Amino acid sequence: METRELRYFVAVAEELHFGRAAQRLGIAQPPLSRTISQLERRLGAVLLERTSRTVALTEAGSVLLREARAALDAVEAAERRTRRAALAAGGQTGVVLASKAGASSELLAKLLDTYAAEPDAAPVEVLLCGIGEQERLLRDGRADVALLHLPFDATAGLDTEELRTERQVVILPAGHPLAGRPHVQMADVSELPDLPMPRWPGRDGTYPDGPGPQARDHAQLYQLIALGRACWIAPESSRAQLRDDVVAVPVLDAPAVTTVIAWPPHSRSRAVAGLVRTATRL
Amino acid sequence: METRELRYFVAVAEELHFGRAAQRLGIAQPPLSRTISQLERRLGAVLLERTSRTVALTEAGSVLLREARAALDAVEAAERRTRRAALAAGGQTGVVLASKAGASSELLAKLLDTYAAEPDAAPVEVLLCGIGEQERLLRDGRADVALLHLPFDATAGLDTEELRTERQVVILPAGHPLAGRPHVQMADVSELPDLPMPRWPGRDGTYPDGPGPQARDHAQLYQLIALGRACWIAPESSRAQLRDDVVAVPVLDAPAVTTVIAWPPHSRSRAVAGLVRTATRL
DNA sequence: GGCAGCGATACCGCAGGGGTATCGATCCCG
DNA sequence: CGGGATCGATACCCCTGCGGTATCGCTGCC
Repeated sequence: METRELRYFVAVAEELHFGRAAQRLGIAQPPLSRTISQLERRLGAVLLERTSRTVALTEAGSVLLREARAALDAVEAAERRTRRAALAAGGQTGVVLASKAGASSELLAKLLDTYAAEPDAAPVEVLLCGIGEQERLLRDGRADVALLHLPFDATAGLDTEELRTERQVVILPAGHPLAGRPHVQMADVSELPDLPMPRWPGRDGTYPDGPGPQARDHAQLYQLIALGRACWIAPESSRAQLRDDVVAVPVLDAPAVTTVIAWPPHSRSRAVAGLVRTATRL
Repeated sequence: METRELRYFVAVAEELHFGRAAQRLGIAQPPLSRTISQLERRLGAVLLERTSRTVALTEAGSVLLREARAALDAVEAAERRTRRAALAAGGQTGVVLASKAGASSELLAKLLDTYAAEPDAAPVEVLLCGIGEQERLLRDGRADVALLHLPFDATAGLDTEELRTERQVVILPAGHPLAGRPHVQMADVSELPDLPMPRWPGRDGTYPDGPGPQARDHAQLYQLIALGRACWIAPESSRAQLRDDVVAVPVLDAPAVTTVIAWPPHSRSRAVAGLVRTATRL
């Protein structure tokens, strides 16, 4: 299979519409139809169930969609990492570290400071990203190493080292009745219909259904909380960045959050190894 | 980048010889030269340093070699898994389990028996393979799940669950002076110039240098030991399969061996999940 | 200095990828 | 119930680009 075929198939499988997929790929619709048919014939598998009005994935098609995305990520990573290795031209190459914007910021700061003080430290570029994006960035080569937070982020297929485990707090508007309590339980929080959790956009940029206001970043989130429109559960360390108009109260039975440093499994970079070593020794 | 280009590059990078690489690929040498040049131009990177007498990998080239192998494995896995999903045709698909030949055999037997007794058990095909092959089998889709042995096998990029940890024993000819001891230390074993460890062929089929006879499988290994030409360190459980003419003696300070069950990180198969669940409950 | 080995270049033929035009089926709407 | 709109498949054509052969240029070696 050629990556061209995989790209074409992924486009169709995502759009479920040959015309739109062709447009997205910048080609006409007939060659796309033909390529998919060839792919199906070569694999001996029907990938798409199509009538003249609708296109649907078969079982085999959804397997290929998942696998093709992984394979295309790997090819993209190969290209990106080779380009960067060439730029580095034998010398010390920089490292791209991905981290969720607004999370673990003092840990991140300490890590960067401590690592920079190492004798053979490489330059580190920090890539702040959205929730759940880190895995993708590592897999397609845009990042070399990332800070993840269990149990929220998936670490499947990555090598990791645990850095820190911390409790969680609920972040409430300053004047809220619960705000004065020394601690609360999950049940207390989930029984607050006036303070639902905000909804975050997924990878495709759309918001999930449900109650709760939409939020796109941490500034919006805290503003919503300060306005008494939402609450939020966050790791204890985020207390350091809180505004005066919101309050953090420990949630005793919320799952603990573990910050881990993760990197792609076949990474052979000395700089990544150094960064990981520094992080585990913090 | 197309997989054709990656395949061509890997061939040249492995052979370090355009003529042989072309032969291996079943094409003539000129198109191969051209394709590599195009790839280099497109990546903006010199991948191979070539004189008219010698070809060598550059820094960027060795990065691409590693990444390209991973990407090609992913593409191959996509193809294989799609084919198998199509054959399964919506029904329950079988599972391919890879295990080192001769290792953990009673554990494997118990796992297969117990899993087969589960209500929704899928057929399990056992793929016995050589040392260190399991990771490759999982990555390129020839196997769905594998039994690995730490610290010998690499689990990078795989999801794993620990099953069992056991001590190691040294396997000696029955009449050997150490054979009567209740236990030994590593130092005792390594000071036996008359009983070196056999050498195993690597992935490329060649034997590493060093003392010790060459062995290709367990039958040869045990025969060499029985003949008084070698000794071997193995997990305690391999005692169950020993011949009468060899003896196992615990090695107190040898590293413990952990048997783990491993599967590719994005595996969504119910059968693999069931097999893992069964294994952890044994 | 002649020769052998190897990668690069020049040139050619054709498979196949991409384009336009059009068909056939299906759904929608009046 | 018929006409139009929509969408994927098919027919056909063009031209890119892949693979082949022939040959060159360089290098190390006897």
